[in-house]
Amino acid sequence: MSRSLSTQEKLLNAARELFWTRGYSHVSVRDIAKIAGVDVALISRYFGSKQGLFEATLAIIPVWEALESAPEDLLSKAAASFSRLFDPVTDQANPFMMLLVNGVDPAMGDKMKDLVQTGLVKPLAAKLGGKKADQRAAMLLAALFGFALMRKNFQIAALTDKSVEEIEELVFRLARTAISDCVVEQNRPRSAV
Amino acid sequence: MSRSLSTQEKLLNAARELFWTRGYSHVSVRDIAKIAGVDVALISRYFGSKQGLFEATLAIIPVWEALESAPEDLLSKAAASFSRLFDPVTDQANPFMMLLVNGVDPAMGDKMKDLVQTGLVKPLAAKLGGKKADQRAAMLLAALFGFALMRKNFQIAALTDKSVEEIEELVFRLARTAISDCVVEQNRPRSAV
DNA sequence: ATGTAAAGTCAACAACTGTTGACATACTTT
DNA sequence: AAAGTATGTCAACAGTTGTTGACTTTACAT
Repeated sequence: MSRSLSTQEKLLNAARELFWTRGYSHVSVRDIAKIAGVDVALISRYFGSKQGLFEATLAIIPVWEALESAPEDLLSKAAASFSRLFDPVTDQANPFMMLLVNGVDPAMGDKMKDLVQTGLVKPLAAKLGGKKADQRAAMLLAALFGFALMRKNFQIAALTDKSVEEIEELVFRLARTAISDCVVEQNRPRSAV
Repeated sequence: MSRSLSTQEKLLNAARELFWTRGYSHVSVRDIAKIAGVDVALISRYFGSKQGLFEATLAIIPVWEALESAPEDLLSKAAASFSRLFDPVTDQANPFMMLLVNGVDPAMGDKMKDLVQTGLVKPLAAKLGGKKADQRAAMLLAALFGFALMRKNFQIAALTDKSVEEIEELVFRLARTAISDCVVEQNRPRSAV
């Protein structure tokens, strides 16, 4: 048997669940306290402020497994995780969801930007290597985030009624283009389809 | 000389500017009234409620020019508009920005989903035609929105320090893949790069 | 000019926000 | 056992939110 959770742990769990799925501004400290089954005042006591509690949840962001895989498996892993993490109906608190729902919040200032830049773009670019690594990494993340937005948030039927395998394949293909086909030569003639 | 704007017009303009760039929940009725140079109470009088004012701004969404172009120009137009609409520093109130900043707001309910589905995915799929048109349209929009998110919101340097032409080309290539390379065949061997 | 309706002003409301301090309880250390 | 510290409880605070009603001012029709 594991010992019962401490108040700090209860608050951190509840905060992560709510902050990472609804977004910072759309969650009140009383919401968190209610979920945690704890008095509101204890948030200020243990974490200083609502902002402090939020930042405490950021301190325990797990590393993205795709970033630790071999370079040749990177795309597969990325596609796999995004197909599963952004289930259309389930509310899963994960780092990408957190970035998505807090990315537009003015209260976050540059926090989310920094997280994406130093936690995703930079290590991804390092893993990719080659020319314009930063740019290719950014485009890869754009593809992934865009997909997540359309599937999870806008719940577009064409993306929600597919099997996990199909979704995985779709994301994989888009992502592959994002990191390979992005070197720009000017004035190339274009074919639309 | 054009006559001075009516109070309703002032409110609508201010509301669109704020709602479409900051997001519904992050704008107060007093913010809007201040920008419009008008008393707060007039919002309730003329539009019923804050929600009513927001929905009034939605009633005047302009059609996306790319949707009215010839099918072979669709990608160019889409890439061009997204490269210019999502300037990293300028705050431009446009329908896509509106969808981006309000998409994660719980107060919006299914409103944004419906707008994306009926205003973008459906007409885009009709214009694209062919197999799995809905799915390809959705993936195209995913690519575009994802790019917008990375460039405008997260302000990733690799995407903000490029010229408009370069950005346009990047978006074009990603978008082209989204609508062409998305037909899934199972069990295809994968190469990462 | 007078009466009527529209337009605008102002103060207040109830609900909710994050935060604080006073108090009570429980646990640990001497 | 006593003292001290950590932990939890409760009520209240000041600020902001959307909204309302009473009031004054302006514009227009008769």
